[in-house]
Amino acid sequence: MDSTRQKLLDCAGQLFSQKGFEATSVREVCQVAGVNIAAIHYHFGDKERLYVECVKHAHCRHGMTLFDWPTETSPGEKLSVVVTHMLTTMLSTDQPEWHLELLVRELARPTAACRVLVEQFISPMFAQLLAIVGELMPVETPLLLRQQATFSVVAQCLLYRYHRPIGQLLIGEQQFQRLLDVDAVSSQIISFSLGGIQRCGVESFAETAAEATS
Amino acid sequence: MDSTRQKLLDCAGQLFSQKGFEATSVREVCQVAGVNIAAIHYHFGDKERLYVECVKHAHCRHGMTLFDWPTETSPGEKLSVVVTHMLTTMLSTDQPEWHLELLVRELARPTAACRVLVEQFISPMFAQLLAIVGELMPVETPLLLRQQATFSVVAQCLLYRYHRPIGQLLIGEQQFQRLLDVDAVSSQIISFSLGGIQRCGVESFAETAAEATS
DNA sequence: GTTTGATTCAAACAATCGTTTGATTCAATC
DNA sequence: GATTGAATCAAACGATTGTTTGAATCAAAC
Repeated sequence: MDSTRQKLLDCAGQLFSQKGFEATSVREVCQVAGVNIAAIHYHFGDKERLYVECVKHAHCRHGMTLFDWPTETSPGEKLSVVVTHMLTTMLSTDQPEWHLELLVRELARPTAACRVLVEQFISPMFAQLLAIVGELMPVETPLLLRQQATFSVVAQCLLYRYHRPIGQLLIGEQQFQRLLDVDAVSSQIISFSLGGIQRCGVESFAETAAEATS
Repeated sequence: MDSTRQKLLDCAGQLFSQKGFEATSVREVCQVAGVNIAAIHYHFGDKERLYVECVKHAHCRHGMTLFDWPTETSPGEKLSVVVTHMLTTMLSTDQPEWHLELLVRELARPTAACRVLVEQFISPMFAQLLAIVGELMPVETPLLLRQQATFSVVAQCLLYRYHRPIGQLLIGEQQFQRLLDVDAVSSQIISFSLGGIQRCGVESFAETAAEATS
């Protein structure tokens, strides 16, 4: 039974997500986990490799869902489902919350664990969303514009996870609490994104048309 | 001449912005600044108060511009100017870059210095943008919807500062480099935002109209 | 029962951390 | 020139850091 290793991953992940890598001491981790200090060296080698394993362990639980759409699903519906799903994840207060919190921390200040995280966690989600956004724009829209529009959609979802404390200070705790309702905020983001994507697509089309006739 | 204090603020701010509070040692700060270790205790008391002073010192240089619009300036023009100004700040690679980087770090993981930072740095900018967004929506649009739309605009600007390394890994360094052009990315964000704001306003209007007639 | 290899343990490792001390330097004031 | 107080200095403070050691413990295989 490898319960020592598991206990270390759980406790270390939680502490890393709360205090960050530097501010977390291996002694505290082992004390909370109820294991000997040397267990980290034995099971993981050193503190940094323990951290990387925590990130991997956390991202496994939060693998982005890749949807399998029924035929005839409109791009608008797809966007709606994906955005709602992202926001549900972002605003989730379920336990254990530290999984996502650790990923967010890692993505904000990337360390060695970032590359594998992007490849396995972010990239599939981005590709899925890029395809949907592409369906909502004219077919000849340049790749760069589709990527930009996709970033604009993702950015809105990330804001409520990254800048929660700022938002509270900005518009008041009571008002901000109303923004943490998934349905309300997702419907707003979907409307905003649909309008934005459409506008960008139209202007892109106008530009290419103007270039063609000039 | 209080140059020791100034050298400490500059060097400490730069190191704090690069490595964070925990990972920066006072010995390294003093070595880079070329001053004695005890100077920190003498001039600031301890490491934490040095950090807070660095944040204050950084935010003074980056006070958000509050524009004084000529009469007859259209809301669209205002939005365009403000977004471009925000992106110019966010994407700036000028020296000393550490001022903004330190603020960004503080806003991502708020410490004691956060509250004053929001009040003096973020709040005026948000209020300015909220007013402009309000002009672009029907007058009876609820405050919450206007705040949400404002968040959506800000979110797009913040993405390119916060998630630069992620973006590079996502779409490739070469492609991402094209996204760091202020003109290109700001025109896209402006289009996206105008489309999004309009759509949100229309739907809000439709809802209130439906409620009124039901 | 002995052996083997994996695991856990208390203890100490050397290094670095933030902080403090007390003497020293220096320019300004009387 | 003596005095004063601010500023700087080398040196050491105690505490904590991540890491390592070598013996002790344990269950399974022979």
